[in-house]
Amino acid sequence: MRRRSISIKEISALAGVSIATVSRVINQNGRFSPETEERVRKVIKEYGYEPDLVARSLRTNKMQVVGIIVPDITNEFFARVTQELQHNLFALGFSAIICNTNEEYDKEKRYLAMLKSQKVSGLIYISGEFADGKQSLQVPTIYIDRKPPVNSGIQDYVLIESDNAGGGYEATKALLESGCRHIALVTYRTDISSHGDRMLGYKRALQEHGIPFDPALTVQTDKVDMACGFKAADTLLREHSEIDGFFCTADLLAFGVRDRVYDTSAPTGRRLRLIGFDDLSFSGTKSVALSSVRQSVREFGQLGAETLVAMINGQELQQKQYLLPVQLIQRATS
Amino acid sequence: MRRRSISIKEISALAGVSIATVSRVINQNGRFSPETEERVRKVIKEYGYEPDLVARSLRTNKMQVVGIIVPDITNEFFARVTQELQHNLFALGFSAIICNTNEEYDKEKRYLAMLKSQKVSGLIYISGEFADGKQSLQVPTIYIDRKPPVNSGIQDYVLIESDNAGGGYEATKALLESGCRHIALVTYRTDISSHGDRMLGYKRALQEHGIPFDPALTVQTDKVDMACGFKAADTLLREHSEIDGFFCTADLLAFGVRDRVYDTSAPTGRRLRLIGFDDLSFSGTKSVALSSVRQSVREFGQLGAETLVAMINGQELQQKQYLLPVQLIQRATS
DNA sequence: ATGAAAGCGCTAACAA
DNA sequence: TTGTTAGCGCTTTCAT
Repeated sequence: MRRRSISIKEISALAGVSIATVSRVINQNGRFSPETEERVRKVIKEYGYEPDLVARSLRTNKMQVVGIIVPDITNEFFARVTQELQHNLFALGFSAIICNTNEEYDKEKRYLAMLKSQKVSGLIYISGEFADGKQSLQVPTIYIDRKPPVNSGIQDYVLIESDNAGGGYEATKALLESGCRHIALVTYRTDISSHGDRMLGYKRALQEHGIPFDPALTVQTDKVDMACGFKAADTLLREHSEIDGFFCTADLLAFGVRDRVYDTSAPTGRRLRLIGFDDLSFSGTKSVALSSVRQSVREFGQLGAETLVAMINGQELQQKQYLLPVQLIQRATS
Repeated sequence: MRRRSISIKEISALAGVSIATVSRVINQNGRFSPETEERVRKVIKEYGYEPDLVARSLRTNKMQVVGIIVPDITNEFFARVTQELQHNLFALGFSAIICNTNEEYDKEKRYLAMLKSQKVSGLIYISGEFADGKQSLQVPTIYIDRKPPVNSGIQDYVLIESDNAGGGYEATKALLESGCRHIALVTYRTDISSHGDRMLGYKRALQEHGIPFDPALTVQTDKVDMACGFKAADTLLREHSEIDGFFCTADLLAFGVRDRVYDTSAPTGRRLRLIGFDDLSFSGTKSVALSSVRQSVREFGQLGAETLVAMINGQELQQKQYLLPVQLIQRATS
C-alpha cells in the first residue's frame, strides 16, 4: 500500500505543539515564538511535509489554481502567451489549467463548469470569443489579447492587449511608403477586437495617404489558418489585378497568402508586398522572410500573471487596462 | 457577497432525504428506490447542483485531474498531442494541468511537487527528459513519444510511441531510391529514444542499400529548433560537398536545413533532397513543401487518455506498449 | 432502502 | 503566545 503522506497533525505531535500552531507557522500568520517556529520548521523539513492543497482549499474555498481559456493552443502565438503566463503564475505559487476551446461555445461552457467545481481562484481569457458574463465564475478574471465581446455586457474589465491599431497602421504605412497603392486586407473576424483594431489602423494609414478605403479589397476569414489565407488571396488576386500589397492581421493568414502569391508572382513577375502580424518563428526564416508586427509576448505573460494574482489577493489595481507597444519587423516581403 | 453554491446537505434537506442518500444517487452506488432517485434528481436539476470536486477529493484523496509534463508547448507537435490528450481526458471526466518544463530538470521537479500536493490522479510524460523514478509521484503514469531514460531505472512502463525506426527507414529509403548516395543526418540527441530510433532506421536503410554509415555526415543538435538545423546544415555543407540529401529527425530541424540549403542550391544549382519528421502544418505549404513523416497525433491523444484513465480506475491493461504506424508524405523536397 | 455519524487535512474563530 | 474546537462538502461504514 502506498504510504499516505504526513499530515499537519503528525507534525504537530512530533513538534510537541498544537496543529493550530503548525498552521500558523506554515501560513506565517498569528503569533508564535521564534523557538516554536524553529522547532516546527525542523520537523517539517525532516519529514518532508508538504501541505495538502486540496484540504486547504476545502477550507478556504479556493484552489491555488487558475484557469486559462485559449482558443487554439496549436497556434504558436497563443502557445507562447500561455507558456509565459504559466511560467509566471507558477513563480507566484499558482498552477494553471489550460483549456483549449477550439472556439466552440459549448466546450467553453463545459470548461467553465469544470473550473468552477475545481474551485479555481482566477480566470484568464486569451482571445476569448464568448466569455459569457452570466456563465462566468465569480472569480477575478482578466482578458488578454482581445476585449470581451460587447454583447456579453461585461463592464469594467481588466484587459491586456497590444496596440493593435498602431500595429495595423505601421504595417500599412510601410507598405504605402514602399510604393503600394492597392493594398488588400486579409483579416479574421473584425468583431474580434484585436483584428478589428488592426483593420482600423489599416484604414487610418490609407486615409492619411489620401487613398480611399476599398471594401472590395478586404476579405474576412472565418478561421486563423493558412488555408483561409490562401483562399482569401486567391479570390482577391483573381478579381483585382491592381493589388500590389497585402496586410494580414495574422501571420498564419499571411503564410497562406504568401503561398498563393508565390504561385503567381514567379510567372507574371508581379511584385507583391506582404506584411503579417504576430511574428511567429517561421516568419524569421530565410525562406519565408515575412515582414510582421511583433507583439510583446513576454509582457503579456508577466503582466497578466502579476495582475491576476494581485486581484486574487484583493489588492487594488493601479491600472486596469494595458496597451502594449508593438514593433514592425521588416523582412523580404515588404 | 458571492452566494456560496448549493451543497449536498441543502439538496438532501430539499429532497427530504439524508445526505448519504443523495451521495448514493450521485455516485450510483449503494441502493435506493427509483422514487427516491427521481426526487433527488429533480432537486439537483432544479437547483443546478454541481458536486464540489475539491471536497470529494479530500475524501477520496484524489483529484479528477492529471498532470501532463511537456518539454515545449510552442513546438506544434507537442501542442497537438497535448490538445488531443486534453480533449479526450476531458471527455472522460478529467482535467489536465499542463506543465511546460522547457527541458529543465529543476522545473520538472518543482512541477512534480506541485502536482503531488495538488493530488493529481495520474501523470503523462510527453517526451520527458528526466522522469526521475524516485521523484515521481506514486500515481499511474504513462509515457508518450519517447521511452523513459534508462538511467531512471523505470521498469515495466506504459509507453505509446510512433514507429520511429520505421519512419526513419522509410524516409531514408525514399531518398536513396530517388538517387541520393550521400545522405546527411541531422538529429536531436540520440539518447532520446524517438530520435535515436529514427537514426536506427536511417542506418538500416543505408545498410540495405549497401552504403556504409559515415559518422561524419551526422550532426546532433542540442535543441529542436530551426536555428540548430540551420547551423548543422551549414557545417555539413561546408565540409562535405558530396552531400546530396538530408534526413532530419524533426521538421523544425528540417526547416532550418532548408533555409540553409535554399541559400546554396540557387547559385550552385546543386539539387539537395530533404525529408523531415512530424509533418507540421508548415510542411504542407507550397512555399515549404517539405517531405515528412507523419505521426498519428490523434491516436496518441486517444490511446493515451484511455489508457491512463483505465489505469486510474484500476483496470487491467490489455497492452502496455504501443507502436503506432507512421506515414511518409512526399512533397517537393524529395 | 435509508439514515446517522465519523472523519479526510486544514484554517480560523475563540479561549486561555 | 498557544491550544481547543468547529466546521469546509463529501464519502463511507455501520446501524436500522
